[in-house]
Amino acid sequence: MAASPTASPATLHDVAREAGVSLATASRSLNGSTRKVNDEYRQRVLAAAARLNYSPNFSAQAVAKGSTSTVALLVSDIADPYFSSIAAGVIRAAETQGLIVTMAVTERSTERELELVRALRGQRPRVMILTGSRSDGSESQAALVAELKAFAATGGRVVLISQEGLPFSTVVVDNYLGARALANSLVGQGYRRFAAIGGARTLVTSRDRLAGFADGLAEHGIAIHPDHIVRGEFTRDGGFAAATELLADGIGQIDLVFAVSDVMAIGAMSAFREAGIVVPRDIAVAGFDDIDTARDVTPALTTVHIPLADLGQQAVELALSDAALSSDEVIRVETRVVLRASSPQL
Amino acid sequence: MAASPTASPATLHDVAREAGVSLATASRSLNGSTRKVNDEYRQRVLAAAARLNYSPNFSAQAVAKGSTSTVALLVSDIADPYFSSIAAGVIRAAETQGLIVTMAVTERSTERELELVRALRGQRPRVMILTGSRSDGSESQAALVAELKAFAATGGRVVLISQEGLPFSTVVVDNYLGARALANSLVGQGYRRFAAIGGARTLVTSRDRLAGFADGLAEHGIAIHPDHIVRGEFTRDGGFAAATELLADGIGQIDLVFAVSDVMAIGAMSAFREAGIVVPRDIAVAGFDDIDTARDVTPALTTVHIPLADLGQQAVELALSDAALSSDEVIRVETRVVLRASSPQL
DNA sequence: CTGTTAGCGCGTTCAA
DNA sequence: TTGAACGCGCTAACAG
Repeated sequence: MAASPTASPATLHDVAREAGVSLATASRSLNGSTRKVNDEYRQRVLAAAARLNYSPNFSAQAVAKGSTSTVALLVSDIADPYFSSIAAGVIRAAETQGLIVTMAVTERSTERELELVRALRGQRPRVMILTGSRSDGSESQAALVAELKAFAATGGRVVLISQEGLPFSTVVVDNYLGARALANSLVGQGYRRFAAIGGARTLVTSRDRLAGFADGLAEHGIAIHPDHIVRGEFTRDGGFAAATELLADGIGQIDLVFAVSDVMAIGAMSAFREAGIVVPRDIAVAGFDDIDTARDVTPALTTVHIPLADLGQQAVELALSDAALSSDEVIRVETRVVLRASSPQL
Repeated sequence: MAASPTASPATLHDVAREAGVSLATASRSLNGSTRKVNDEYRQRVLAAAARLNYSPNFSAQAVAKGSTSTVALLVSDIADPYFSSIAAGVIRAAETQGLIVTMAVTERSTERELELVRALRGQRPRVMILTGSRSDGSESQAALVAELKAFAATGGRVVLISQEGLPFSTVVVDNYLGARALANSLVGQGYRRFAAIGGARTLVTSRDRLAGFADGLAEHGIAIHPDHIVRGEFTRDGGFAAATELLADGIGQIDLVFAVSDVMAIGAMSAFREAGIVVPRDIAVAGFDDIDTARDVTPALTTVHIPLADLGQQAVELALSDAALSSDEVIRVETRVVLRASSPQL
């Protein structure tokens, strides 16, 4: 057991020599597409490889073959359950295809996202998957599209998870329709006076959900007073802060507050609790996404279900399918309203 | 805009030609360590690279240099907030070092973990980080150590996050002490009759926490009746099921139930809620880990704080430091009892 | 400071 | 079926 502190890994060349065969034969035995190698040689090579603890060098394979087996995934924040659930789906799907997943975090910055895409291109991933809401009006947007186009032009597959609008294949969540359905259900539950907690105005996801919700209410002749729409970061703390703001204005005339994401809704619920406001007795709450913890908070959170892990899985499959070549394939996933204890029948 | 469907990416060679310089000069301008190239040439190269939308091929760089810039991270389940928080720390630390993170999921299977380590070696990552509790008694354990040793012998750095015991550098959480401190605090709160929800017997983390908790109680002459220790999977559903089991036996004589992880504790709380048991009025609950949602459930969960993101960050730093060469460096992170509303003073 | 050249580890054609 | 030789994109000596 006296290996030198830093020997180099055994190479295919070493294995070939150890097995007494040629480099080509070794290569064919270890990876070679079809069985075109004498079984005796084959065994010899396998044995030699095991003896030397050989592990193929993916980088070398990639240069030689001109293609890799990696999927690059960009998320806003991996600690956010929304993204980690999607990531789980991506990883699961990738692994069944023998693909390795590399991950990077944009921290919700479009500039950072651009940088990362640029950097990740160096990996020559087979697939690049971008999650997180698009925010328009950003100058980086055009540059991002250009960068992704350049990647796609050289054989890379790009898939976005969020909303359509960019010229790439996309797994789309119908935020508008989901929010509208939610509004309808809540009115059905007897709610009439609403407030809303949104994200930044430029965030398309936030906007779509707010619009859908408003339109759903409008069908019943209900409107949200502009003063009752507060905004915050698209995070738990953002929801907490927004709810606090809402409280400062007084919530006496509000039945239910709709937060555009579960994470924000849960932050809001904590703010209410700390202020001594009891949900749903004093005010009801609803969110969007149906993250795992939505059912574990008390009261359980009414929300719009999105099959998050499926989103990730479908993104991988879409990317690998030839449909992705068309560069504008769209998969639309269904949402579903989930009524829970945070918005009981009135 | 009529790029052929699948052109190949521009190579350094293309850039050099476009700029009218040699390959070496192009290489030096684009990456070359220090400024050893005439600024005019340099600009020409940069311009050419931009024009051709050049992106360096990491794989080729890796082959040429004999080293990569990737960190491989293995987690049990990325959708679990415990792991996703650690992953966030790993990614953050890696990115500041210009390293790319590749991630794989073991699904809590030791066999799968072994397979993945074997596969990931092909990446020749600079660092391999394994998180998740060790479970002893598994046959794969020895094979895993062998595989990791082989990796380390060829210059790879290995860091584990969990408990010591394996011959690699480790970021250790003092589960035993944390649980003992928790037990003491809870007795201080007035609790006397306890139940516990644990994971599989072979899971070291679960065992350590249970042991620490029991010893902490023992200091006060308190013991947990064996019938009041139930086990389940180390997941939310595992906690839910275990709590259900507990309920079936009757919890009339129990003040507080300690779950060995927050995720299980939260599952248990949901089970209680669905059974009409009110926490903490009917029974108090405590967990371990202090995941983000621990403060957002109602009542907020008493737990033992672990700086999860720091764990990941420190793992990367430990791996990169020369201390990791010694192969048995240990960083011990502090835990801290956090008393919340789920275990009020009696 | 620049260009030439020899590898890096591997896949794959092409003869044998 | 096997092996020799070339090339993948790039870095790092080495000479100029």
